[in-house]
Amino acid sequence: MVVRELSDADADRIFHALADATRRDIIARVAREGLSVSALAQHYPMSFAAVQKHVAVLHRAGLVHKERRGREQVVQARPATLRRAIELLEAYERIWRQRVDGIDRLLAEE
Amino acid sequence: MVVRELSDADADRIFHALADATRRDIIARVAREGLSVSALAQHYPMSFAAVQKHVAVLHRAGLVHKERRGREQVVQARPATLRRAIELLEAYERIWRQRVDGIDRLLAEE
DNA sequence: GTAACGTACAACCAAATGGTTGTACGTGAG
DNA sequence: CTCACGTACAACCATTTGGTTGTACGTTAC
Repeated sequence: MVVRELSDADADRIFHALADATRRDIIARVAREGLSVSALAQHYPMSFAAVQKHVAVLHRAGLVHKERRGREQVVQARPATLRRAIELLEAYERIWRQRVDGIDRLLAEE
Repeated sequence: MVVRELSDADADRIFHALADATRRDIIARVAREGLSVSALAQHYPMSFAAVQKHVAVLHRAGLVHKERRGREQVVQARPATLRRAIELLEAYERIWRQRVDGIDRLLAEE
């Protein structure tokens, strides 16, 4: 995923990727250090293929990056995408804050 | 949803709720001002029942709050929940930053 | 060279999702 | 009072999701 402006589809993919505890845990693990898919798989009570699918979801969302190293595929975090998601949520928060500020200003003017 | 500490299930619900463009748009609209479900429904190319379901998803996630007013049900934003989601993502970001800081410090010590 | 390892991917399945229509019910306007 | 409005919810359907197993293939260790 190219990370310029967040399209609706991009946001869909990012939030959907975050909406699963296993995937959030994968993000936390690879944020510390890059890990191979099989190394990741050892931590979860599911098949290798299932973990591989979770990584694929994170990859499609642009939250991780895969880099071949020998016969392993090292999964690494892409914090820039996470930042985009945070900024999007903060934009919604700002809309709400504007409204409250508007009310406050209105009250102050009385 | 009570907003103390965010359980995995809470985070699942919140991010799942955010993973849909219609629901994100509903959040933006009700952030400006409370709106009845039918008022919301007019803006989307789908049935009233479909919009009602989207609102229910947002409600279960704690992102909106419903308040009966006469025969209408006014949907309002609950920014505190949004804030929790942002903080959760920032926690992941911090983990990554720690690692980078660690590397920086290591390089600086050489 | 060969066997084991790490990965990729297809096929399959149950459950959840996102939409529909139809029915029922309380409330407020006229 | 009555009827239209706003809501709630069940039943249904197609698609997606999250898991499984099985097969195939490149790479590395020995």
